[in-house]
Amino acid sequence: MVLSLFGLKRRHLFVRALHLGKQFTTPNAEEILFKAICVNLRERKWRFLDQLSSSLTNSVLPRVFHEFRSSPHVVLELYQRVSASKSVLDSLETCCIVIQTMVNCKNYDDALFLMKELMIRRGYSPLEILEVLLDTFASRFPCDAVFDTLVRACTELGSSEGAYSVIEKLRTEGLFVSIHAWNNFLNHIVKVDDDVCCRFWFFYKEMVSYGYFENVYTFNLIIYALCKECKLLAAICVFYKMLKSGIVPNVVTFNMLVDGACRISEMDVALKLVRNVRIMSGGYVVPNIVTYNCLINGYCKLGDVEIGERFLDEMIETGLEPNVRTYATLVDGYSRKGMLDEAFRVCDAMVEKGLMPNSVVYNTVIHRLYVEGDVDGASSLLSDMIEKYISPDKFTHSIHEKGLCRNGHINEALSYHKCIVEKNLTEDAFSHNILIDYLCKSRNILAAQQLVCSMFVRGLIPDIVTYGTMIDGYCKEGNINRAVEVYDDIIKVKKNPNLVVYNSILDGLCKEVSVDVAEVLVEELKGTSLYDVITHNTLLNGYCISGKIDKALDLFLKMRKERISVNEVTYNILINFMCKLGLIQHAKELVSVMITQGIFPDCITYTTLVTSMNKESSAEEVVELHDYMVLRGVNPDGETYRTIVYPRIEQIGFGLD
DNA sequence: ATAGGGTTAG
Repeated sequence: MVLSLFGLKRRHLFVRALHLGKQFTTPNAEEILFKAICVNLRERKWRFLDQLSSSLTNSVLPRVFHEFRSSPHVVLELYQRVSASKSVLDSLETCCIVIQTMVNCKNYDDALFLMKELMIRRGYSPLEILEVLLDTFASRFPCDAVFDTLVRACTELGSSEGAYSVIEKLRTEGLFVSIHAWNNFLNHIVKVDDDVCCRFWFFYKEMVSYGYFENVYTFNLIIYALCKECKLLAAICVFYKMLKSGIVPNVVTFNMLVDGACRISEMDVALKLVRNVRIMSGGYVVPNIVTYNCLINGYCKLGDVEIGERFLDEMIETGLEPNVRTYATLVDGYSRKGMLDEAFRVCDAMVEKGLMPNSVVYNTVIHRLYVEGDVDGASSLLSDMIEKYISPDKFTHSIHEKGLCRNGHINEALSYHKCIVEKNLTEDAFSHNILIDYLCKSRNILAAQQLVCSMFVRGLIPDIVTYGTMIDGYCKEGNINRAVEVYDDIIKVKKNPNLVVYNSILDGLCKEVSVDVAEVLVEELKGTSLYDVITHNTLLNGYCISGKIDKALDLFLKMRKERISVNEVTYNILINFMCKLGLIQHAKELVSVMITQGIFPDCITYTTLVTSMNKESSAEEVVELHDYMVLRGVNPDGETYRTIVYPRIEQIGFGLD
């Protein structure tokens, strides 16, 4: 009797609440609504609740979620029913309860999604979210997974600062930060770091200083970072250290080492690793698709595509199914060598295996067609791609723009770019950089400058390449002052000037200021071990153009003696210099020298020699030189051949009849 | 988790 009375009363309240719904503004009315919902929820009367959902106010909902925060099923069911009509995101606390519940049920994907929504759409900072998570649950759910998830949400949104702020806050509050959270953070850092993983090592040391022990994932990250820095031996040492401390390496560990070896062209090491994976891991690890793809990529990048393809066969023999990446790598390998017929053959093989070429495959081939000057072929392949519903991506756009530029259609490239920008399809600075470069090269630095400004307007942040390209543009224009101003900008925005930037400035100094000043810069760079063959070539060229014969020869000998690599450009600079001095015989001798050193003359060598010889030699001598170069595998520069060599051939009478 | 395609220097 008492029970039924109670039920009656409750029902009465419920109906009232339903009628008055949202209009209730007095605390009392809200109280009734709240209680009505709670009662129905406890009895899992979802149908009543669905009717009520339109009456749920923003202040009631959080209270309900709070009330049921210990009943995951209720929270999730309520969330699903309610989120259709109301935004749970409106209340940070509600959202945190849902997130926590999802994490407890190991539903990390949805928890991640909600966290990201809170940050992107509601503008909450990671710390604000953390604060509420801690307030609501600290005592009830000692669950680190929710903090791990928050760190992950930050890194997936690209916010290193956010991720670190969470870790830092937890630590200063005396709360536990899991190794997973650290690994996730470090993983993000190592990927955004430059070639030298400064920040990664900094934070890794911090983690170790708190007494953490590395797990497999951490060790893999360390190996990855070392490989990225091209320190293969150090990476292998870490591998042994890992074994010593009883951590069992997995296939990812090996793949990182294999890839690291391939990227520095240490194919022997890579192969040894692959052949010994089983033994080195105590029979635990066997190569997988990724292993083979790394190996194939290594050979392809060295130009040994045929060897790469043999590994495709081996992989199939061992029962591993190649994937699109495998074929895409081979297509790229053949394309780079200019063997498009072979590239298409691989595409066919891929289709036969039931794999569809994706945008990467198309991009690769389109790029090559543009390089070969086949604008029509490239654009028809682009149409084919769109017809097959393979959407062009940011690579396609860049390749298309660059392809148009390099074939002399700068205006078309600019209007295509405009189109892409208007559709908001530009994600990074890449395509801008390409056009900026071409504008600079076509002496239109003002337009290049405007393009940089438009990036800021669009919210695109110029990267180091943008700055480097502008610096080079100003240097080539002879405006060293502006170049230095851009350099100062790089420092201001806390970016790292790289070697390319320094080499550009160096060239500018040689040409516009003095080679003596350039010399000082080179000394400074060598002091920080930041120099390469281009640095030396640029200085060598500087000596040559300012007529410092002694210094030029000195540097050349030093480069050979100190085993600083000497390449075909080095010889081209010297050959050009000899020609300018009228010492064509010396220049020709240099060609033999370079060949004996295993360095092959290119079309620049050809043009340099042919052009200067043309001035003072007979037609026979010019043609003889042409034959000499062609026999040594040089592809003559078409323009030079047409304007200089061919007329001479005709002159002698060997022309086509 | 690890593997494939586009930019800057002589």
